[in-house]
Formats: sequence, structure tokens, C-alpha cells
Amino acid sequence: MHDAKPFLRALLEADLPLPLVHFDSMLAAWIVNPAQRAPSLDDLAYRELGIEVGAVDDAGESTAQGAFEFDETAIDLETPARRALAVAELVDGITEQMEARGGNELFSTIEMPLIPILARMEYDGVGLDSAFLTSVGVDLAGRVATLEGEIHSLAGRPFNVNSTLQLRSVLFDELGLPVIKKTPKGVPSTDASVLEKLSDQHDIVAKLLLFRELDKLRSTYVEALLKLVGHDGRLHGRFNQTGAATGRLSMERPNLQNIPARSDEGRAIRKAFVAGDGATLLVADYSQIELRILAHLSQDSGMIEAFANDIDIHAATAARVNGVPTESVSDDMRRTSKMINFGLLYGMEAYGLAQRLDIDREEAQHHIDEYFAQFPEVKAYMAGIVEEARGCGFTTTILGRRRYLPELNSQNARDRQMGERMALNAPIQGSAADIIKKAMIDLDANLVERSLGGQMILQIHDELVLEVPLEEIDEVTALTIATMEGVASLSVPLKVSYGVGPTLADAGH
DNA sequence: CAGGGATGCAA
DNA sequence: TATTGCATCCCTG
Repeated sequence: MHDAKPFLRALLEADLPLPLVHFDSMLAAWIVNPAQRAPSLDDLAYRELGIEVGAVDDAGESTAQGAFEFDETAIDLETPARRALAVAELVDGITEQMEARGGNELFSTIEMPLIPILARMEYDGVGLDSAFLTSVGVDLAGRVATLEGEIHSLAGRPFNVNSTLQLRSVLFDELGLPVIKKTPKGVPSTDASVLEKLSDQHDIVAKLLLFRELDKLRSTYVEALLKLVGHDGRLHGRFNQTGAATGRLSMERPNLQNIPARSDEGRAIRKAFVAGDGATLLVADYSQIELRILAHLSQDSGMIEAFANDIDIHAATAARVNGVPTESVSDDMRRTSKMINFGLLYGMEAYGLAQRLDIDREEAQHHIDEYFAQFPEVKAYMAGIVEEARGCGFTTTILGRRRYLPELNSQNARDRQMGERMALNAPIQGSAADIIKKAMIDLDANLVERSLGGQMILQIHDELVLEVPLEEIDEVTALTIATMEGVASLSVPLKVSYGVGPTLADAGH
């Protein structure tokens, strides 16, 4: 099949048994080159076979809901038939390409087995308390309207606060506030980091920040979610298995991987995600998985030791960098080390660290130098990975997932540096994706083996959300943690923390 | 109405 | 001028 998941989901909706799918040409083409998101059968057949399978309408292709809906008066059997034949013709060629790129095992042991699991997760969906969420929306709308009035008064005239064009005139032309930075197009920026720097200059600025925050929550996380609730009162987002070049999943309609978590208002929205009757939610997340992978890949003895002792990794790195005992680490020392730890995962440079810590570039460089002096294997690993990727053209994860980076040899310095950052990040983010995908496959099998009713319903990059019958919660919690922690044996332990509760807010931690 | 830019949410 | 995504709003053509 090409893109089997919507078909499997349609079978679940029709209460029909699922066939075993052996080969998904969309996934296979993505393994060969993860830069092409959702390779279409049209393009593949033309490129690999020189065949024109013809444009597909939504009758032959999966519809938005994943069901096959035929107009019975005008069934086109020819196009689906040509497409089916094209998939069959593609199998050998793409398999050879996967083989040549070392991707066959990843394909057959991770990506293919994940398809029916994701189909089931989409089919099950997650419960939404629409009445509660509606009341959150009413509250937010009221506060937003009040703020809008106050902003208009302070500006001296009404304008559309959501229009950056109009807001720019108000702030920089009419109120005379200083321009802090410009957008890539060269016009004055009004983004949150700019507003934060202007907050002591005019009362309007704090109102604007709050307006943006609350209106974002209202429009994106209240209105949008309510529109997508199914007839069963649940949200059935779609997982995109080929959406991220690093190997992560992505999600859409809705994207439940970016539900607010930090502010109080964000947590109110998380309260609307609920378990069904007689069930509860279990949220299990890998603790610092990317830094643990960095410790493993770099074999840095200091970092491995910190994880082996299971101490707060940001405090532990701060202690080492500053040459003090862990208990003497100040808040500021920990904050700096935490920023560098995160920056390492993204291919940080001094400029970026300086921005985030609001310090000079020179001072940021000094912090980075001190860090690398204490973690020399990390420094060597970072340098080596870029060099290796430049040589062979790709990076590799612990399960052999490759990301090709032609940018590394670009004539354009900006593109080349982007390639270097991607080379630094891809093995780490990609290995984390490998690990949680394997955990999903193992956990699904373990739940079935023990005849448990607990089901995975969401994956949010380093965490799994399960809906669990109340009477099973202890057994499923223990099984989930053991499975997630046991999927890989790295040079540092994998650690899982968890929370349980009737809503996503209660189960969070 | 499609598409791009700006913005902001998550890990 | 730190990685990966997706959604919203505004604005233009």
C-alpha cells in the first residue's frame, strides 16, 4: 500500500479486521530520504518507474476523515487500479534503495509495525470536555475584550491589535517607542522578546503581551479544538509518520503536541482533556532523554557520571563548570548551564546563547568555553559529528536512521551553517524518536499480551499518554515504565517519570 | 481564495 | 543569529 494508515483507520471505523500490511511505499520512500515529507505516489511512480498514474481525486485517495467515500454513480476504477499496480512495481526498487542506505531494519522493525498502532490511536482519540472548554473560552473572550479596550485607550485610537502592520504604526510612529529589532523583511518587529524589552517604557506593552497570550489560547486552543470534536465527544487528530526529517512524529487537525502547559490559563485548557468513564489518564515521559543520548553518543565521562548518580543534570553541569559542590550551585549558575545544555542539542552559537541569557556575546562565549573545558568529550563529539556528516553526506541515529544534509556543502555560508546545526541536532533528536517509537511498539505488544485494556492515545515526542481502566492503573503504570525504560541500553540509564489523573492537567507534572 | 509573513504554542 | 513541528491571523494578489 501507499499510505496505509488512513485505510487501516477506516477499517477500524467499519469494525472490520485489520490486514497485515507488509510494505508501505510512502514510508519506504521517506526512509530513503526523510527530507521529502509525505512522498506522493504520483511523484514516486513518475520518478522511479516513469509511469503516469494520473491525478487522484478524493475518491481514490484517503479523504480527510480517512474513510473511502465513493460517488457510486461515477466510480473510477481505473485510477485506483493503476495506483495499486504502481505500488507493486515500486516495491523492489525502493527496497534496494533502503538496503543501500541501511534502512531496511528500521523500516521493518520500527516504521511498519507503528502504522496499525498509530491508526488505532487516531481511531480512539482523546476525550474533550466541551462544556468546560467552552466556559474557559467565554472567560478568555471577556478578558481579551477588556484588554483590547484598554489598549485602544492607551494608544489614543482604535485599531486591530492582531494586525502587526497597524500595531507597528501605533508603537513606533505614534507612541515613539524605540525599535529593538527588525523582522527578516526589514520592518520593525513587535514580537514577544521586543515587547518584553519595552515593558518599562509604556503601560500599553504589558497589556499587549497579555492580549497576545490570551487571544492565542482562545483562538487556537479553544475555538479550534471545539470545531474538531467528533460525534463521540473525542478529538481524533492525525499522526504524520513522515512529517519530520529527524524521525519524529508530527500531528495535525488538531495538533495535540503543542497544547499549552506553562501558564495557568494553559493548564486550564489541559483540564479539558479527559479520560472516558471508568478510565483515567497516565502520562509517562522520558526524563532528559536528549541529554542522556548526548551523554551516550559523546561518551563524556562527566556527563555520564551525572546521569549515573541521577542528580539534577542542569545543577550537576553547573557545579562542574563552576567548580563548586552541587548544593552550592546558585540559581543563576543553574540557569546558565541549563541554557547551554539545551543549546548543545540545537547547535548553539555564542550569539544565540547571549540572546537567551540577555548578556554580551563575549560573555556567552566565555560561558561556552568554560563548559567545554569541563566536558571535553562533548566538545570533541560535536566537532566530529559535523566533520563526519560533511564527509559521508548524512548523519545516523542509534537505530540507523539517516538524514542527508546536502546543505553542508552549500556555497552559501548561511545554508552551510544551518546544515551544521542540523547535523548536530539530527542524531540526538532522531535517536530520541527511535527510542520512543520502539517503546510504543513494545508497549502495545505488552498490553495485548497481558490482555490489558489500557491504550496509548497520544505521543508527544518524549512522552506517552495512555487511557487506562481504573482497575488496571497500577499494573499499566508499572508496565509502561518498565517497557519505556527497557527499550534501549545506553551508557546512561533511561529514566521515566509519570503522573496519573482524570484530566491532562492532573496527570501532568 | 490561496499563499506568504509574522507570531507563538509544544518537545 | 539554537532544533523539530502546526495553527492562527493578517494581508496581498
